[in-house]
Order: sequence, then C-alpha cells, then structure tokens
Amino acid sequence: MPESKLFKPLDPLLHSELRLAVMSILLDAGSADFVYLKAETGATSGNLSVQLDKLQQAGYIEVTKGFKGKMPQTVCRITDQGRNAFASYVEALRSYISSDNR
Amino acid sequence: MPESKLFKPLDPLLHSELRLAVMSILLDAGSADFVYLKAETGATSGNLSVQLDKLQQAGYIEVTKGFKGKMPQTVCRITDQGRNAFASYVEALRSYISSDNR
DNA sequence: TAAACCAGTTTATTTTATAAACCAAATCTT
DNA sequence: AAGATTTGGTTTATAAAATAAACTGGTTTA
Repeated sequence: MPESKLFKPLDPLLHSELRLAVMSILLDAGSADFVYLKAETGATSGNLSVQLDKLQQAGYIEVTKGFKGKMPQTVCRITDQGRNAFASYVEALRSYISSDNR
Repeated sequence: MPESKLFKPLDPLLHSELRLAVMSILLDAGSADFVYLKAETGATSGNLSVQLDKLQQAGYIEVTKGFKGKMPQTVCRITDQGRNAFASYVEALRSYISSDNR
C-alpha cells in the first residue's frame, strides 16, 4: 500500500501474529529461551524456529545457542533495533485503529 | 498460535494491511466507493478488488454495484458484524502491544 | 538397550498478498 | 466519426508467508 496519507506502512516483519507475540514477550522480559517462548505463545517448535530466524536476520533479536545442563538451550534477547521497530510498528498501527487520529 | 494465555488470536481477515485500512475508513465513513477507497489507501485496483471480496464474503462489508451517471460505481458499506469484528480485533491487539496488559 | 522424550531444524504444503494482464464502457482527440 | 485514451473495475499469475509435518541428535527412563 504505497502512498497513503492516512495510513503508515506496517513493518511486515512485525505484522505477524507469532513474531509479534515473541517480540511482546521479549520487550518485557529482555530475554527468554526457546522453551519458554514456545510455552507462552503456544506455537509449534517448527513455526517458532522459523520465526525466530526471521527476527534475528532482521536484527530485532540476538540468538545465543548454549546448554542448560546437558540439554541444548536457545536464548533470545531483544536488541535496541528491535525495541525501536516495535515502537514504530505500534505507532503505525495507531493510524489504523485509533479514532482520535482520524 | 493455539492456546496462549497471554495473547488473543488475531482475526486473519482483519490482520492485513489493506483490509484493515479499508475497514478503518468504513468505520468512520459508514460507506465509501471503490474509487475513494483506492485513492485513500493507495492500493492498486486489483488488490483492492480482491480484498473487498474477502471482506464481503466474511460479512464485514456489503458491496453494492450501481452507476454514477454513466460510470459504474461500487459502493461498500460496513456491517454491524464488521464493526464488531473490528472492535474485537483491536481488543486482541492490545494483548500484544499494551504494556499495561502484561 | 530399547522406547520414549526433549530441543530444536529442515523441508514440504497450504494460504496469502500482490501485481500484472485484461476487459467493457465512456470519453476525449483530430 | 474513428481511433486513442481513460475509467472502473475483474481475473489470472506470481511471489511471499505462515504453518505443519517430518526429521535429527542427543538424553532420560523403563
């Protein structure tokens, strides 16, 4: 949707239910591991894995792979860029949903 | 994303940039024609046509085809169901973006 | 030691969004 | 008045996305 005076474009990376949920959690928590994110969002492992990759490639999160005891652990941390992108996305959303803006 | 305690599901029909923009306009205006919606959203005719069909099939808008002078005119009007769906969508969104909800 | 489980990844399938191509009728041009 | 252009769309094709299914490598349990 190019060139609308009324509506700001919605960052497609954040305009996704699961990615938005992940970012929402990380915005609060700062960081969280794969298992936690999976439980809180209710997502499948496969879907979560793919979406985390996308957020990482966008620079919105950092992903660190390590171990917790003997088990693998994937920890995700939100970046400053991620926080900024989230704030911009919310701001853009307001152009669609807040009636005081119309 | 089934079964999350933190996040409400986002109606996929509304979680779309162009469809959301159209609904946003109609929520205010009550009704608007194809040409106006196209201009305000900046969408292409093809994209708009397809997305209006989806909104109509969902029962979120009514589409009436007629003429304005000699030229064809497609008028869209938001339904009560559409208003309710929009309100629910905004409410669900808050579970992702409003920090006072977390 | 084999069955079940955990923490993920990779691959395949389905859905979606979007653009490109097209169409009929109206209007403008010469 | 004939052809070219514009208007108001629809249909079809393509690209991108979301999602699920299948798989892997290692671990714990029976």
